[in-house]
Amino acid sequence: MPELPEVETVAQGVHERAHGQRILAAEFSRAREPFKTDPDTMAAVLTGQRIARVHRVGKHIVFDLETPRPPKGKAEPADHQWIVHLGMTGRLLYSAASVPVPPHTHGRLSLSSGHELRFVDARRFGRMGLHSGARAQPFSGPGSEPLHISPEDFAALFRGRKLSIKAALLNQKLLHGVGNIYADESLYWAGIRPTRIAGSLSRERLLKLHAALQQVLRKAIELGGSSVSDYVDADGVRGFFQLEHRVYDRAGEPCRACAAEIRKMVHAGRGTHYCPRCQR
DNA sequence: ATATGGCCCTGGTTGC
DNA sequence: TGCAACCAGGGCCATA
Repeated sequence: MPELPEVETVAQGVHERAHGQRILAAEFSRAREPFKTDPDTMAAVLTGQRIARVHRVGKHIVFDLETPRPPKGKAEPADHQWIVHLGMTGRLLYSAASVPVPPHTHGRLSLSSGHELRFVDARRFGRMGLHSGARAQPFSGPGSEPLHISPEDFAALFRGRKLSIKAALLNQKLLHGVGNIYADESLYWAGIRPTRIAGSLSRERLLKLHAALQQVLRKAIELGGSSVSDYVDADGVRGFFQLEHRVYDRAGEPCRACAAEIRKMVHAGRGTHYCPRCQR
């Protein structure tokens, strides 16, 4: 499932390949509603735009667009950004037009290089849409960036909260980009039981969690993300961070630090993995 | 306002 | 072996 490191990897890959290119045509399937914006409107707005930059905000992939000006072809920043959320199984693939279109392809952008950018999503949890008014107010996502937030601001997010620390980490309005894998992994490194009430954690423990989370996310980005089920980057390549997991998807296996059996339970509506000895 | 739980969706896995 | 039930979970929505 794409979380911050996976989305970062995809965004970087798409940026390297697609930035500077013009969108010659856009086509979206009309089936159901994987859209925040009407598909016809979205296709009409995207067609003719230049992709200035592709980057990540939380779990969203953000395309900064430019409108080419007729006279000398000079571009100016467009008032729209194109936002893609991969959901659970979404893929954004940069493919030669000759490569067969995979099943469950809901969107296709034809680029000036002759390649296509394809949005493929079997489970349909992904979303696409336009963010308008971007010149005045660029898309900023629902919460704070885990990699940019200061330790003190991070600790302050949880003060007085009565929900569990795991549920708080998953809440995108507090911190965006953290999903189930990196919530479990960062809590392991910080030695915190996922069920602990967020507001009951000391400042010191929260500072430790801040450091653990940033370390885990950075390492995961370095390794191209975690491929647990079917995540792949823009070239269809899997990541390697799943090999570094300490608790996620390791129920019944020994803790790498203390050899206790890793446990799994359902908490905050998600499979939750922890070491009963290392995490208190 | 804050917190919780159900639902969407379908491929892969499990179990009879 | 074959098939059905079950499981995965991000974000949104209704509810308490």
